[in-house]
Amino acid sequence: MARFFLTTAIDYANGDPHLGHALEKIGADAVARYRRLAGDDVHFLMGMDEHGQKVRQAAEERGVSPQAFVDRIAATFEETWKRLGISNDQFIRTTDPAHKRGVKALIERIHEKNPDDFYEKTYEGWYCVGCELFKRETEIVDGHCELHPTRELQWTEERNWFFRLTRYQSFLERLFAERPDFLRPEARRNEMLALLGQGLEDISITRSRLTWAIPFPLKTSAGEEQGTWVWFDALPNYLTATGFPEKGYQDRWPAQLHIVGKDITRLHCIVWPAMLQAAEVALPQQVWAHGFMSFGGERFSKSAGVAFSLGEAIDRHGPDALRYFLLREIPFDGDGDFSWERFDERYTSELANAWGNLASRVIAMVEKYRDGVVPSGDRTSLDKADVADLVEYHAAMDGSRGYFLHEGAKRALGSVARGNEFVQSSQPWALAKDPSRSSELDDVLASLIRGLARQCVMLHPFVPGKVEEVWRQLGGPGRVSDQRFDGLAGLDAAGWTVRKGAPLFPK
RNA sequence: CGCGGGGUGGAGCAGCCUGGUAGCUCGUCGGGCUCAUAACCCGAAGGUCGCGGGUUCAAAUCCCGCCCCCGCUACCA
Repeated sequence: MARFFLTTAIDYANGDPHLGHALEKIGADAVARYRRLAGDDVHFLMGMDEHGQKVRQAAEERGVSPQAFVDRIAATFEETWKRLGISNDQFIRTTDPAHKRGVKALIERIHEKNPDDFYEKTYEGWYCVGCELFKRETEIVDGHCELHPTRELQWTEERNWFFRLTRYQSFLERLFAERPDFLRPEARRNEMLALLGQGLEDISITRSRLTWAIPFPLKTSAGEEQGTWVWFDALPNYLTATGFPEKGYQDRWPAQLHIVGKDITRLHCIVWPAMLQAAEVALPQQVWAHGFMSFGGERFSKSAGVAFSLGEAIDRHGPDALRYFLLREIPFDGDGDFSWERFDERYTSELANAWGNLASRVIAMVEKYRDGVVPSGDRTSLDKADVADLVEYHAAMDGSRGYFLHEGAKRALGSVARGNEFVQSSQPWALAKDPSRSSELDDVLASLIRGLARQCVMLHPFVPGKVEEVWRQLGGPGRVSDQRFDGLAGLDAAGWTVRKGAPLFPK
């Protein structure tokens, strides 16, 4: 049984979850569920990034402590993921004591193995008291912070710890050359190669004013204890989640797959590998960078994101419908657009009319013509075509070429369309009127039920709740989540007792 | 400036790497079926594949140039 340790980016705890967060988690969940059906020993990690000045500020504005603030946010996120059927095995928070210990240990280990990798340097720049942050040139308008135009920027110097990222330039170049699939898709990899080509710079990894943070284990030469830069705190969550540095962490580490947004690939593919290498800890196997979702062509994150809540999207047709739509509509290797019209369209035509109705009509016929008991019947052209199509389904889902989840969903729906065509061409209602063609009818009905059962398994990563409903109506043994792809080609439904329920996808 | 993605019938996309009948979904129009959530099945209309040039027997597909749209540009999470 292959171990498969899968992670998503941990979300920053300064606001409620939105559709953009959901896209990544749902995608990762589909991968996790797929791997479980493939028989892998999956461990699926998600979590929250809870330190940083913005969190402290947000807490202050609400008059609560930072910890109370992130506790509330984390609870909201966890509830949301539960509601969406996300099957993570672990939920890490960077304020967990074990995580803090792990980060400290990792930094100390880097210091011990490569003492030269940390050094002090004076950082200087325009500091905005309003934001309590150094501002870059692009954030400065007419000599003032774009967010606080009434405040004067202050030219400020501070001594910080730096990480000698430049020392890992050639290491990273080798990494990308020797492991072409370390970062995928290809387009994202090319971006990193271009970035490496420009040459790296060392990065400052502590802040003197950062109070809501993990204290950096090394004091400055002036004796000051500074806060650890948020990413140097956040990235190690994948490692600390395994129990690092305690014995046994290697049972789980290294991760097989980090799923992240395309905006943070450089952190995961440049900074993170350099940190691990500096600490002489194994590197993750692969990073997958998914794209972004826009809303009606607009950028999603802030302005449009607040236009409606994630809850609203879930309420519209239920959690499974939202999962299905996002996975089917937005290519997991690129960008896509969300719109209510498309959502409704796919819900109605693909889930309700195509799949829900296929289940409904097939189950009704078994009840009507065979008293609800699935007959045993020979394999038909339907079984053969489905099994052939499974190869394509796996190719899209198993990551061998990438995680093209939208393609996988498409294949599953292909099987559904084939089922509807098969009903039409074989005309069971005509067969039922002719007693001499009884065994032909058996073949058709048995084949259609097998098709529905296969669809349940193929669609499990997308609509995990609904497939169980269909499975129950089919009278299948156990649960869909207990099935394995291995058994799919030889699946036999003879003897199952079907029972029609309420419409699966009401309109 | 640089980097990345994109411009294909009314809408949204695939095809382009590995040149050779332009495919899919929705919508429109016509037909069929009656098992089913008025769902399902079949057929038809509809495209100078952003613009110009080149290579080739042949280009949406390769090469060059141009126009337009979107995103990124790093220690802001």
